[in-house]
Amino acid sequence: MAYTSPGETREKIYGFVRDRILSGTSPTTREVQRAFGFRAVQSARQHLEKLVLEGKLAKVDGRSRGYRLPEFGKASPPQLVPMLGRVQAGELTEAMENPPEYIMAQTRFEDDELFALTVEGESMLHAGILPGDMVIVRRQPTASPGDIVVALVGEEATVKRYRERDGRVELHPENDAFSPIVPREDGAPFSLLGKVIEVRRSVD
Amino acid sequence: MAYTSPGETREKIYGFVRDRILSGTSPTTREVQRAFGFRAVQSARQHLEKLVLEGKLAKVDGRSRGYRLPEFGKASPPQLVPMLGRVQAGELTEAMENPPEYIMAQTRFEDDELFALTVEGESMLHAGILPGDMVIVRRQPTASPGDIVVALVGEEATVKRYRERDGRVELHPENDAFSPIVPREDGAPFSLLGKVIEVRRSVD
DNA sequence: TGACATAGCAGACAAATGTCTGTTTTATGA
DNA sequence: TCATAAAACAGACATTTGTCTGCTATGTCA
Repeated sequence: MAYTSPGETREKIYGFVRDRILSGTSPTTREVQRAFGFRAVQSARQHLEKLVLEGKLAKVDGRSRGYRLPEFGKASPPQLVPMLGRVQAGELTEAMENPPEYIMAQTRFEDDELFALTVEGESMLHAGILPGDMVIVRRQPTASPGDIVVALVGEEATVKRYRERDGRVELHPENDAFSPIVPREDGAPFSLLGKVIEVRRSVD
Repeated sequence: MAYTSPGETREKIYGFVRDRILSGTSPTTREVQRAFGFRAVQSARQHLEKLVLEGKLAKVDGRSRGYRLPEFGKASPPQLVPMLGRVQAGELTEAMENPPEYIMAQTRFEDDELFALTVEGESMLHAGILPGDMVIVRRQPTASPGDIVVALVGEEATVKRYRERDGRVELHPENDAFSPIVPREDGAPFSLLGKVIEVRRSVD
């Protein structure tokens, strides 16, 4: 390969490796060699190692395809969250076993604690949750006042804000056109499925 | 390793490989072997190859770490979107080159068309976009009426709904406490950065 | 021009990794 | 209980890949 001015080839190599990592597979030393037409492996390796020294790449020594993007050390790893269509009594666990689809998320919770579902109705409009929005939920049997939760009231899952009043649970909509639900009083079977930890909306 | 009923270990191996791929690196045959305590490489390899036959995994023959997730052929593959802090005039392209952080998304657009930023202010409250929300934006120089866009007005990036009136561009807030921006009239330098394609909110 | 740092080359070795053939053990169902 | 398929093991070989030592070529700058 022709000799280039200092740092020039290195920049290109960095771009190449970065793109390869982003598209799913870190390249091997020899893949870099071939991509740039080097006649010696060491030429590629030299650049790669210097990129590591510069902090622009990270590396797992000895392992194949060991070059990484250093930013990923800090960020939380991606998780697959099962997306459930409708949620009905008792179905939750089994529905999570064989979900039709997954979405990708990054949270600080365990994989198996999470599920996602689509919001129906406008009862949480003023909390910025619109019909069609997707909510990512962490399964938990209790909640703190102020949390937005998913609860099973009767046969249907519903998204509401969790409150307590005189020791009783209340599920508040955030839309004046709707009324709070007071489970015990209403006599409807009630169970808390979990707490909403993320809201997503596609607008394209 | 103890013998398990047919398909049982295979399921676990599938989960393991899937998680590894999603977190950035496809495992080697021997990494699977060690992870499951197999005393022979072939035990792991056997399962992996069958997963390929079943269509649950894809594979690049001969290459190291060659196992892939086939679903991503149909569904949109995960993308890394650079998250920009503040956006100012001219900085967009260079800011995308060296972003401090990435988030993962699945869209139908190209990687390099996308960026993400955090919303400040309450001007889009009634569109369900709250302060602190993250918006994923597709870079594009034009928009259609009704689109939610990110535009550079003066020195600051702002999220508004795009309208046209008498051939003039108008940027409408969705909050009665704010007034529309009419770029030409206001005399402020104006440029359209792109269109909001997704809104995300963390509430944990 | 000449010293120096960087770029690039040659060739090799060792470890990691993909792959293969054949055998043994266990679960499953007729 | 017996046949069959699946699971697991043993041991090996070939290729890929990471790594190393020593060398040559070129750009940069005083």
